[in-house]
Amino acid sequence: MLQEQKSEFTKQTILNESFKLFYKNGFKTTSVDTIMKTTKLTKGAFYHHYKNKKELGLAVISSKLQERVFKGMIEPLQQTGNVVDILENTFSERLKSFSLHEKKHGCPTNNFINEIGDFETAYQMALKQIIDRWRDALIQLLERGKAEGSIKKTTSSEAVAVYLISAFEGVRGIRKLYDTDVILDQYIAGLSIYLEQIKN
Amino acid sequence: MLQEQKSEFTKQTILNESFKLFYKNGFKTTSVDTIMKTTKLTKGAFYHHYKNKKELGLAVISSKLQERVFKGMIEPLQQTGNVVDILENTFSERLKSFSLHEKKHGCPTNNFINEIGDFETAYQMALKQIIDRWRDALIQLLERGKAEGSIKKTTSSEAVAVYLISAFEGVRGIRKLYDTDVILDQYIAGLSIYLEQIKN
DNA sequence: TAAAAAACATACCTACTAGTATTTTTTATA
DNA sequence: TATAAAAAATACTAGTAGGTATGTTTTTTA
Repeated sequence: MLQEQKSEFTKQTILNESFKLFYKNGFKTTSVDTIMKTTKLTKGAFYHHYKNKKELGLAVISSKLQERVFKGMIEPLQQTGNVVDILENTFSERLKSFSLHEKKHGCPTNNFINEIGDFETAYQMALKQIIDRWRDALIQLLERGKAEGSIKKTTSSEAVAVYLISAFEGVRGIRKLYDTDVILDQYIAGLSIYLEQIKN
Repeated sequence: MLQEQKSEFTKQTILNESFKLFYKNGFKTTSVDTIMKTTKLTKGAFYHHYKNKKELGLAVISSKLQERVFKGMIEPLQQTGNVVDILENTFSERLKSFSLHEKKHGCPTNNFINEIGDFETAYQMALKQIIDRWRDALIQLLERGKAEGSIKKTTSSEAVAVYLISAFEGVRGIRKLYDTDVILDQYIAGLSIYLEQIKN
């Protein structure tokens, strides 16, 4: 294989395995040794491609997490159609689509936020960018709804966006404590009540 | 000092210092050594009073965290008065009352949930109890509101309770990423919109 | 095809981890 | 006040952490 391709492949392998392990066991509590054991490479390879564990953490946030939130929660907002339907579908369908693994371990982005969002500025900023983009996409959609007349003009798009994101991330944490989906169903019912209020 | 009092005092000291350190730096990443350094006692004292770190973790959850949620979020629900006002006050006043430290580090219970809620059954059950009690208290209040006519009889109390808790815990995590309270203000505005919908 | 450079492997270092074994000190009781 | 028991201190273990120094292999390029 070409050197450049090989190098890129290794870097991506480390990134992908890191993401999985961080998701399953936490960032701080996953060691570089553990990561490299799963990639079947050695520490030498790791420190050749990444300066240190912090750099890897930032890479996971700004590529893997960013992409996950974008594909799962932002892109679906950009469809055409009734704004309230899009909101209801995006939030509830996403929840329903999760695997057992994803239900058990919560939202990887939210896990990072809660684990290291108060730890170092670099992590904080990288994570903030994800939430800001998500919030902005929601605001944009809500504004479209207002313009089209499907959303009450008096509602604050910022407030609704923040409340929607908060509740979604919150329930993904709380679901960790339960073995059933009852809590998710109640969340979805609670979401409907909310959307009813902003509907025109 | 009496032996019994002294023993109890030491045990409580370890518990209190642990709570503070777990809150600030996380459970898994706070070592027994670090805890005992702040108490100015030694490892011998720790392992005399606690079987292991897991037992300490469970003690922190079922006493310190339980108590915190009870005093801050459950007790205020049990006042007399208009149900919607009580809900709005409890959630928004609590947020406004937080110190900078509490804003920076989020909700200690939610931090535990996200860090070890998917880790071991023992932790899971202890944390679940806190959330269940909180949810039950909210449901009870909402049912009172229905009986009194201040809350729409058609709304699902379970759904509203879960959504309110989720959003509150969610925003406490997200606030970690910001240096200002804007996100909290938007949450409060978002909460108002929600309560408007369940009002009769 | 030889030398340079990139990719990766091996061995190691220091600091820290939960937990244990043993000893000393303090308090209670007969 | 001697003895037992509880509380706490000291010293240690085996394992893990992030990171480095250096060696070997593979690929590129002149």
